[in-house]
Amino acid sequence: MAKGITRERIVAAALDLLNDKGMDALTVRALASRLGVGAPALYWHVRNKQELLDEMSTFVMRRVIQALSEIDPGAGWRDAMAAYARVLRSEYLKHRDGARIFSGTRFSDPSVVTAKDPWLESLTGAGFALAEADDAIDLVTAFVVGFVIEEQERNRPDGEDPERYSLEGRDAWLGEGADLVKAAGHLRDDGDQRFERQLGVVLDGLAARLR
Amino acid sequence: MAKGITRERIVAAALDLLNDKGMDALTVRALASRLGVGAPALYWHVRNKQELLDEMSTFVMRRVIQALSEIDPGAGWRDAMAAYARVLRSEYLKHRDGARIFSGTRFSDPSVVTAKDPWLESLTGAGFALAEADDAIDLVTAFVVGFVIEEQERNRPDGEDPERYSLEGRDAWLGEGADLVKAAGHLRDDGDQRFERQLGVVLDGLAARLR
DNA sequence: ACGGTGCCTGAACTTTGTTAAGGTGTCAAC
DNA sequence: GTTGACACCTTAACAAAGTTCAGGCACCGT
Repeated sequence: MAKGITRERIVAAALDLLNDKGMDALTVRALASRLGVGAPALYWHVRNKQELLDEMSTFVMRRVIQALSEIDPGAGWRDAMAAYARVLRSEYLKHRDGARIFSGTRFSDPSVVTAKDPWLESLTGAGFALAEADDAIDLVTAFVVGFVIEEQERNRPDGEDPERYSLEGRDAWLGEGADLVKAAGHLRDDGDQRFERQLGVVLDGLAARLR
Repeated sequence: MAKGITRERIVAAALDLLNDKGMDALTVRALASRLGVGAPALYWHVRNKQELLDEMSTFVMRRVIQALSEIDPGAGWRDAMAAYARVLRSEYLKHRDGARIFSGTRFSDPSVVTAKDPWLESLTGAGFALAEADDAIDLVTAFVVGFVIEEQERNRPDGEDPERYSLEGRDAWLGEGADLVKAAGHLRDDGDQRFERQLGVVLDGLAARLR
């Protein structure tokens, strides 16, 4: 492992480690060893572990807003919001437990917040009041966060009861009754499709605010 | 502290401790001391800390479904879903970081899942297809989870930069430009009102699926 | 009186985040 | 060319966390 530790390399390695082994294995020692240094070496570049986690969050969010700035052009507000939702989901999905870990964290970088500005402009330009536009962004964000948290929880590799997530096993586990729950479980399709459908519902609700 | 530890008393004390001191202070030793016993005593009633956390989750979710069963009667689907959303949010809000901690967790109790059944029945009765009804419940759940995660994050008492959440401090922190972001920040009102408004948008989106 | 079982204590082990103190290199100044 | 000074890393160590192990006290039926 090439020496020469830097703040960015630490963050990148931390995200790698998170994906490989999960949140519990993201320990200071393991991270340092992956970088070829001793554990205390990290404390030269980072105040403490919390600051590391914050830095990881802002790194992920920076990638989100960069991906957004590449799509932004004044497409209709609906396409723009859909693109925002898809980007946010896909960035969360890139890291294990990404939504739970990276959502709702405090950012150390104001640019992550000011990036909302062009979106507010686009929405108000489309006819939304400023407060409505603010609500719209928050609502779509909340939906994505909640959706992906559920999604990533279901796909966790360590589950002790994998058969509870197979259809037959689940039906048995549920016991008697609850026929509609079971039937709905059998109808359940791909995560991408469910996301698109539910996103469509949200956007329809927003569209209803325009008249 | 009266002796006589039981699984339920442990869970209740753990939830109390979580509210008092936060997640980081929810340590096995502190919990045991609050119950008037030594730390290893807990391991007689609970396999490990993870099982404790799971038990806390199912306890909270059981309270949710009990609160729901008291409201359930066949009011219109829209009122029913709104009531569901409000109950879920209020139960999450009862515990510090409740949404992040208790959302998307695996349940050890099938009744938490089968409780969806009457809701699916109500929705399909109102004209939704079964898959749409399933989507509707998931969507509302995802929205509440995402909303409350943001809400509780903002209200955290330990923030190092409290001025960033006061209006003037925030404006300064944001720097130049981003006028719409700042203006929207000044318009921002009470959490309850924002919740009701955004919930209304979601329900409007669902209503659009009926025609 | 006596063994057994349920519930708890005391001491100890391991792993975690974190700090203290001290090395090694490089580079500028005298 | 020696001397600092600074940047960056090491080794040793500590405190607190989860967890385990062996034993002890009390009650219960025989």
